[in-house]
Amino acid sequence: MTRETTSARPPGRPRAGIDAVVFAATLSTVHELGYAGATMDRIAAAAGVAKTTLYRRWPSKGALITDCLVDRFGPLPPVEGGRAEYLAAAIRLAAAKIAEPGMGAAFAGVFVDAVSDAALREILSTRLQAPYLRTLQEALGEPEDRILLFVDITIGTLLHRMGMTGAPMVDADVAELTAMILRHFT
Amino acid sequence: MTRETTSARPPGRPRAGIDAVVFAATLSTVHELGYAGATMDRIAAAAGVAKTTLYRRWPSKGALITDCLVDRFGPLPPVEGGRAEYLAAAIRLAAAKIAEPGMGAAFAGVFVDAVSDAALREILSTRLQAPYLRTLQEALGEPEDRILLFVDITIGTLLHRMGMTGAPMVDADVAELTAMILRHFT
DNA sequence: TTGGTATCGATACCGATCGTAGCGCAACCC
DNA sequence: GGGTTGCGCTACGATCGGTATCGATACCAA
Repeated sequence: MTRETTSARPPGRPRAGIDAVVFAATLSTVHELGYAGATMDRIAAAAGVAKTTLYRRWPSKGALITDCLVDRFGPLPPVEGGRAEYLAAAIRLAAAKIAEPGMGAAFAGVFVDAVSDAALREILSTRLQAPYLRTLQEALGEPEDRILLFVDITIGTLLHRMGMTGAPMVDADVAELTAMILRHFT
Repeated sequence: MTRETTSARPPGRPRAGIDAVVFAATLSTVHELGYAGATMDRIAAAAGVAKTTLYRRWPSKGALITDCLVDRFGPLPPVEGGRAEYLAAAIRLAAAKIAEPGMGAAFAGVFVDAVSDAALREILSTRLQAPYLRTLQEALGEPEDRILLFVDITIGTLLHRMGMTGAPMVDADVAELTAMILRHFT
């Protein structure tokens, strides 16, 4: 992430490797002040970076948050065991990531902004949703609409709990949610 | 709604009965321009009302949207048949209401605003969530945490679909969601 | 009719926020 | 050194939520 590829280095001053510190500052700011309270000025200050630098790399606040989510979610782990184990692992991973400080609020916020912002919806779709949908579809071998329903139920439930209570879902409820989904999708 | 109670009318010029037209203007504006695009100025213009009149009646944009949702959702229908029928009816009602123009975007928007706004969270909780939770708990006779999980799954899934695709969930998927929930909660 | 009260519409305004423009400087390559 | 590009900084435009103010209006009571 912080190193350029092996191809010829482009001319001019190279970009500083600030992605990691910016992502960390973004999540901690969202965690402390909520999605709306995490302004670009505050995120820049927390990262020790000029606001113009942020806008030089990300076209909008939503795009920054989305990249932050992509970086933090990381790739889905490889398939191990059967379909049931894979589904359970995916739900557990989603619950754990959304429970991390700032992740739930950031996810929900960018998600709602996308409802009324076509450009952001495009970014969110191509950078976050599409890769996971493709991976899930290949791993499970199910038609796309079934995968979409699975994602709606899993992510939707976890985010709704996060928004309602302000706290992530407890393990017992995650287990119950997992049991219900497994019984339906296997 | 437009008539005062039988008690003595308070002094001064009586309020005009504008709730219905304001609610309709709010939903149609949200439907056309999204939650963020539905500014108070535009809502007021669409309703043919001054912006100051809106703020004289609702303390904030979130409060207006919340009252709009409460008005549109209406009360849960009375219990008929067994628990399974009641659950299915509740899911069907939620899906139908969220599918109405502007309702999904309005719901999701106020929901996320509430995450970082304690005053709005209080309004949302007392005016929208609490009444439905109480009704469901009385009708189903289940502990509160189980009701909360049911609401998370139902509303969360429906809103997530709305946010992802911009369109409400199709009937086939609502039926599948209902089947899954019924198998787990009965 | 007169006075009191509260609402309405209109306008202007404040503060916060997203996002942009321009500038001087720094870092890299040739 | 020259060329190119990123960085920090300041300032700015535009928009929006929310407030203040003012004259006009609708109702009640005396």
